[in-house]
Amino acid sequence: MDENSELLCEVPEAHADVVEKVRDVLPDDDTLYELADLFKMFGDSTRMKILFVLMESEMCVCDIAELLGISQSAISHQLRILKQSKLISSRREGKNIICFLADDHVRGIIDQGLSHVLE
Amino acid sequence: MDENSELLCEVPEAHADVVEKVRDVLPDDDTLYELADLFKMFGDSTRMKILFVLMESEMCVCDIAELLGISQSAISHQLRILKQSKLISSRREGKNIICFLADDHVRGIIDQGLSHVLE
DNA sequence: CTTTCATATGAGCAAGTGTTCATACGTTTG
DNA sequence: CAAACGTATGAACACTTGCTCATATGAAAG
Repeated sequence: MDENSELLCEVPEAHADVVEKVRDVLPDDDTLYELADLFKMFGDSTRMKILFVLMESEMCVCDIAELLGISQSAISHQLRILKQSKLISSRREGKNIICFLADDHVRGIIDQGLSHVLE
Repeated sequence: MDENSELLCEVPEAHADVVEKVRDVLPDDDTLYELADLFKMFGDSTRMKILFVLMESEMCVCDIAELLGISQSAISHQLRILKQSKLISSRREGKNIICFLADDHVRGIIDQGLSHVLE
């Protein structure tokens, strides 16, 4: 009868209503992908560490590497990804490249995550 | 001279001080990994969609699948992962398994992310 | 008990990810 | 200029991830 519920489980009326309402409220696909891509940045421990460091202080690339005990190359690769996501930015200062957070939401996002992890 | 800065870039005093201070403030490795693992859950568009749906209403598995246009199997696999992360929970109701958000932080985390994505 | 419906699960595969290694680039210093 | 330092980058590789397909499980209805 109701073509919309062709694929729904066989519970007759109630479910279809709710499904329709929720469908209307969902963000568009572009927004959802952007959002997932943003959270991907926080989903790797190396990037997470870098962000934590930069929450405390701006810092040059090799200091980040040394502080975290991760190779300069690995750090540099991750910094590039973080820059592409507009989460961090950098400036040159003599021979060094100084990196710093470029987005105020980083703290907010991490804080929300910490609330979960620390129960 | 200073053995700590053996691997640091050659800027003499200033950097080592900052590095030491930041090192003291960093969360321990366990916390960092947990945090990254948490954000991984939000880093896939399928899981993101599921979480958005459940933010609006609890819902049975096959309705989620139909609403999102994703196979039942794929949804089920992702639900399992989300349950392992304690982000969602479920109960049986007749033939259906009803899924619902198990953590209040989900909304907070997603909202923070949205603030970034929507400029 | 048998069938049916809703869900779960395992194997297999294609695509994505993060690291290392070697090397290139660009700035500064002598 | 050449050498040295800090950083970036590309290729290669191991590993992970998310999907599909087939099938199993388990509650409910006949």
